[in-house]
Amino acid sequence: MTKKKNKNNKKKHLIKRPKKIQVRRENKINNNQFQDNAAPVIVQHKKYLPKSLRGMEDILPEEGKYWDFVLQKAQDLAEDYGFKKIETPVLEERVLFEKSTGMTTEVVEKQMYQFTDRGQNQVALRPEFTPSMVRAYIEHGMFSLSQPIKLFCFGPLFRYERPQSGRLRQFHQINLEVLGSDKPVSDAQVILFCKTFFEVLGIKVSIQINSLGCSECRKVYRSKLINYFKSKRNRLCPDCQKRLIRNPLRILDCKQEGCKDLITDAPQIVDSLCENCHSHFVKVLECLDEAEVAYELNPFLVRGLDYYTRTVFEILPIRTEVVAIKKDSKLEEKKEGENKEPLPADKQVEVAPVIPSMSALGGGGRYDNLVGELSGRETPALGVAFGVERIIEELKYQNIRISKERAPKIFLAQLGELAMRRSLKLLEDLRKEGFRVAENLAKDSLRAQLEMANKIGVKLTLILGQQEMSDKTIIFRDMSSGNQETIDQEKMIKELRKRI
RNA sequence: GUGGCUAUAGUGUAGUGGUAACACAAGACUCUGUGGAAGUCUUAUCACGGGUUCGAAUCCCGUUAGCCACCCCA
Repeated sequence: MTKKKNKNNKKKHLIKRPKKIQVRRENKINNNQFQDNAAPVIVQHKKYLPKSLRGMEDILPEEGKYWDFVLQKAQDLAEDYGFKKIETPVLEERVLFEKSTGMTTEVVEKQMYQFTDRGQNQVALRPEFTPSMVRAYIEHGMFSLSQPIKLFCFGPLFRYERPQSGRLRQFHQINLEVLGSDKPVSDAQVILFCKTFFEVLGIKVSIQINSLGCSECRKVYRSKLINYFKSKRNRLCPDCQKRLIRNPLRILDCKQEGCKDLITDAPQIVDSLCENCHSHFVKVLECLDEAEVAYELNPFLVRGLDYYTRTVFEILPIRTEVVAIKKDSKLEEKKEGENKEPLPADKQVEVAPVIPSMSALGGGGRYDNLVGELSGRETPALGVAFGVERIIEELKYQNIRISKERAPKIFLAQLGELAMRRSLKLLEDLRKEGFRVAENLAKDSLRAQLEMANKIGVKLTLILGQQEMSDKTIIFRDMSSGNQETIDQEKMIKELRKRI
């Protein structure tokens, strides 16, 4: 196990446990004792230790800069591309997802957080964005606005899965939808957005594309596929044997070696596309070529949600990995994927991702029937979603530098009751003048405050003490030279402008 | 949902049967108006529960959590 992993592991145990106690399970036992026994059992009070739920993480200040970075880039870019921001509730009617995401999908069947609320309504925490977007589109009559409607949103989603890296129970996506256009150019524009987005972030990615066709071509392809696999059924893994009946397209996604061999020679959906779908797909690709978007055709790309039609795509990170260097056992370990620490540049060799649809950073596609099925009004549409946690993980993995936050260059140190109180107002004045000033008003000792100023790395420390309060002056201390000057408070702003 | 590995101060680690060590971080003090130096102290009954043993961080079982693979997906 790598250092990195251990680190994560331990972060979960940040909580310092008080002596001789703990764990909620014990609380439960105690409760039961009270219920079951007539005579009250006197138990030592077990202290409750707060803990986040499994698969749900806090975004600590240290992480915050990555989030700001990713979200800001996404929002700026989405606005450039003409997407309007929308926010919808986290909670929706359960049927919405059953009818859109699909009853038979794993997401709805097994992973949805669902419950009956106090008003006896069947509700669910959204496991994905598209249904909510479509619901909002229908509910607010957006079809009567000028089409297409381009929506952008960001927020938490919930799926009850077993957590793993890049897989949380509460996770976040950035989501874009284009509703009301069947034009291939819309597909191309969304994919172009993906390309640009990752370019702006600095992440190297591969864009994989396929077409699933409309329901008609899919029917044809489905039977072709079933025919092909039927005779080879015994060579399929048990999961795929089940898929053969329920959802044969998903076999194409299988990673079992035996199945993979069979998949290579399986019929490809491109060959089964009807004329319309085929020409649509070709036009999408032509648009992409025109826009100089590099993509890879992946005939075996199938997406997990029921509503997809025609164009589907996924964004996979291109990671740099070591090509085996036998003598070095450490490197060999890394090759086995045990260690994901980045390696020195001279030892890296670029390798395209071997397994598609693993750890996709984003994915999406067209869903031409969904709006119609929910509203009765045929409305072609498409969308894309990006996993924010995965993007951040990739930023770290690819060692991408995040532009620094606006670090304060000034520290205000105060000494004594009077100065401390005055500082509150002084900081406010400085802020209004556009200066970001660090402080620690809670500390009394000047030494401690200077120590902190030093640690933060400010250029200048302002010192306000009893003496200065009565003289209406303030001390400017240059942190690198240690030189000090006493300045009239009235001239302070002017002097600061000169020096910062 | 299935399988495997792991769990020691805030962080990173040492400690493989004889009651916890080191580094860094943080806080306090030496020093109640001057930082980048030094020193001292503080911060862990070794995830939780049980078992084996004279004795458990160490061995065994269970639980929980994390990681990895499957599954699923962003």
